[in-house]
Amino acid sequence: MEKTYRPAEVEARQYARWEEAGAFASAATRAAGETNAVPYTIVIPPPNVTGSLHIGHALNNTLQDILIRYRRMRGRDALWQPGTDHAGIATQMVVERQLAADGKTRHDLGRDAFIDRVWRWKAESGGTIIGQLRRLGASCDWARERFTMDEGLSEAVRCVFVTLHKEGLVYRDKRLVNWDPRLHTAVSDLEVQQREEKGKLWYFRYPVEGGDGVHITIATTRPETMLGDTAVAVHPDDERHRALVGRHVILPIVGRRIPILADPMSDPEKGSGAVKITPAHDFNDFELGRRHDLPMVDIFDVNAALNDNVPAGYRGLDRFVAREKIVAEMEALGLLERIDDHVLMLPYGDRSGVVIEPRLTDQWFVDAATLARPAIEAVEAGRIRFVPRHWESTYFDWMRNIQPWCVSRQIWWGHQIPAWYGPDGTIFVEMTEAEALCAAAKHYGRDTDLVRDADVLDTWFSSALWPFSTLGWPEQSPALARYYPTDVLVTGFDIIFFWVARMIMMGMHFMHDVPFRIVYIHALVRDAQGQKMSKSKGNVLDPLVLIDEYGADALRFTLTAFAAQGRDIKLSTGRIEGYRNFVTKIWNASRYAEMNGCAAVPDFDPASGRLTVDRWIVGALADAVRRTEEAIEDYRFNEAAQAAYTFVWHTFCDWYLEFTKPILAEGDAAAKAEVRATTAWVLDTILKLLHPMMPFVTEELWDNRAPAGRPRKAMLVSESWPVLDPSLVDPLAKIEMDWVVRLISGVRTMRAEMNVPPAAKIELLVDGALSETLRRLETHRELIVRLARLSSAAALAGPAPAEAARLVLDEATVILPLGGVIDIAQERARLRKEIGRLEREIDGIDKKLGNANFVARAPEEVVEENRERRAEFETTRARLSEALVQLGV
RNA sequence: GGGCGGUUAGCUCAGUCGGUAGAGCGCCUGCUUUACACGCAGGAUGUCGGCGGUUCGAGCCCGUCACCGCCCA
Repeated sequence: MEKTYRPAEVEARQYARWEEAGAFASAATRAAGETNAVPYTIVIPPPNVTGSLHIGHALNNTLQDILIRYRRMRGRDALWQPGTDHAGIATQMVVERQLAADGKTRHDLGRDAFIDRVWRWKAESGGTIIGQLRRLGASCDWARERFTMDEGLSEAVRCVFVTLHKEGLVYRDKRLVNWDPRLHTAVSDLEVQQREEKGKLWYFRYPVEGGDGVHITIATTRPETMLGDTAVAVHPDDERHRALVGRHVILPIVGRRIPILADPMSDPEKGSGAVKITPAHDFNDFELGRRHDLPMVDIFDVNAALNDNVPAGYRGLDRFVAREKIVAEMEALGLLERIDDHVLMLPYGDRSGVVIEPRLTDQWFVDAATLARPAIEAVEAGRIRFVPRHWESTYFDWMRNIQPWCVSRQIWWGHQIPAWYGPDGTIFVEMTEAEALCAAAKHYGRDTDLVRDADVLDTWFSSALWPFSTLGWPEQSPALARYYPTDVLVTGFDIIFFWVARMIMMGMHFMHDVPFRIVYIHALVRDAQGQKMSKSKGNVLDPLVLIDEYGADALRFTLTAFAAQGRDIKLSTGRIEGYRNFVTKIWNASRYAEMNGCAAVPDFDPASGRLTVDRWIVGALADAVRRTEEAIEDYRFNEAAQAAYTFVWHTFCDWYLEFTKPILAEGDAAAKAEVRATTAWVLDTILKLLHPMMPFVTEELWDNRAPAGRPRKAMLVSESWPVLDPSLVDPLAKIEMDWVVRLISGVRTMRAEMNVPPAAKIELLVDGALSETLRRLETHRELIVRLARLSSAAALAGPAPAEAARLVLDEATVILPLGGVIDIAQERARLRKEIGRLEREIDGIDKKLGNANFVARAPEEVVEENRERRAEFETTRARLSEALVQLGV
């Protein structure tokens, strides 16, 4: 074996072996397809087909892979359903950018040719991320990979749309939507980012009709929208403006006569207390406009430039140019009162980066409120549980205040809406054009030409169906029956609204059951300073670069070790380096085993060990396995990582391998054989234990460690999880080996404090020991001598040497005769310090025990525990005082 | 303004049922110890954010304040 593990070559090789062997295949994929195994299913949150793996994906998919590999090893029929979504706007933009390089737009190509072009792009460069997931080690059932634009999934989309329409839950309406003036499409309010910016507040005077120079002053952050004003509103309780309510103003520049009305929406504290109302271009104004039945004057075109509903001089101007012109003209008219600096929130399009314009358009909407009801109920009833629990309140909050979901997008790439329009505007929503024509013929009484709606559906509309559409729905496939509902969904909190909520709505409506039982919400990965990673900040850690540098296992284990519930992960290369070292440690432990002939023994029975040290390590491993599996099952990934890490490094490597070196060097044949077999078995079990978290190095070692000429029966990925009987934990072996550890550590500490040279072998004497202690000393003498670097270790016979260092271990006193080596004054100081510490402990306990209330009210075992601790401290203190006397106070 | 999360060693964070405060990294000291210097051994470091309450007993429960972060208006 190489001295250090080199991940790059191993990872590629082992991943290829897994795929060739079909190790990730669920029963649905395997030819036989029949199994008694209980399914365990996770659908991947489908990444964008345009995407590439970022560190958040790395975390998300590492956790899913741990769950899947663990359950697969536990004998479940594990299905990790992979795929990508078509990311309508993002993908269209990618291809449009390519066209732009040739000086073309999609309109030059036409719709069909453009769509062809997108498919071509997808075939060539789409799905990069799928390859990157493989680099991470993701054990998805790749044969089942799906894409939201696949034929089957597209049929699911059509079916859902048509069904919801027939049920009245999808409808067409003219409402205010977030309009992206660059992309020329509606976008979801979830795709709009509110950003705080410094702006201005302009105070305009609007002349009151017939008021002989009376004005009302309004304040606005968007002067250009005044061209669409249809009212001025003041608060009903505002004394300043009460007299004007019911009168009208003549809108400057435009000349329109608009009312002054009272509405509580107007905040008397803000600006002048009077606010202009533009119902066609502001969400609040829209609502107010509805309440007061105001006209809605739409003043923008698709580019958010002014249209023909404004005075001639303004037509065609961009909104921001128009703003300057309005302000200048108002000033010239003497109607600009003042300008204040003002901080405001501006809506930006996620994709386009331009300011979103609320705009009145005809769109398709889903009645989300109705669909939300059963979805809320499912979580209330506990049929879906969020982990950590507190995310349920975020979910409820949003679901209980849910708005109609605008699902139409004015782009080309996506699922074209299955709606056709007759010449009189009658809408026919059907699965196919043929069915629509048929319906039209029935409606009109004759064959009639129809025009299909040009819009496509929001990508999240198809993603919402993912947990069942990927399993074959609307067909009632065996896979659907077998794997739905899925077991757990693993995702970030930022996607609760986009995706989780909508999957639950659609799942409840169309499958009449929850899409998954658990929603595990994981942390956000931040940089070492806790800043969100972003390209513009330049603090992005690229997981592929990290994998190249440290190996996939090191990255995975780091993310796992930091994946504590409810806390973000601050990631730095230093931390990954630390866990890379852990990978190397395991590698070297394997090398050691190889060098010492520790080969797996067929049918090894871990309960058969005769040596205490073997019984001890077997029990400690059983305990570590239990803790790891409990942590994984509870989604406490950091604890799973820590339980495995501590056992492997600090129990197995630090102690067991050291304990057994003397046995391997000079033990009898039977002892050697037992230690070799036990070491091999523990190591193999460690590989299984770590496999879900670090699949590559464990598989490589599993392969490497196969005895010559006897290849493994199965790859590690397909091995069973170690099920260790709790009876393997031998409490007496644990007590005994813990004593040995304490003895050796105590001597080492003493040596370090007394500056005993590392090479110097010293004598060890034990005084006042019970026979059991002497037996332990006898049993483990060789390893104690070796690990504590002693010349001998024996019971004290005769008088104790005067010049010696002493330490108390339970009932016994350990004497290290260091005459000529130790500094007596230093030893005295050390003893005094230790005695002082003990006295403080004793004082503390005395205070408790002296409290009648404590003795009377605390549970008996707690009181007893304190008495025992006091007695122990007292014994130790007495012995150390004695030691002090021996040194001559 | 509303809601959520956080505040524990120099840093990053665990801390289960209220009963002896922990880990990793970093730091200091020593070590070519036949698996591993990506290592080994040892060590130092705490007003558990402040105040108040409940309790025999509070890092943990309750109240309150401060500060930091996030989400929604």
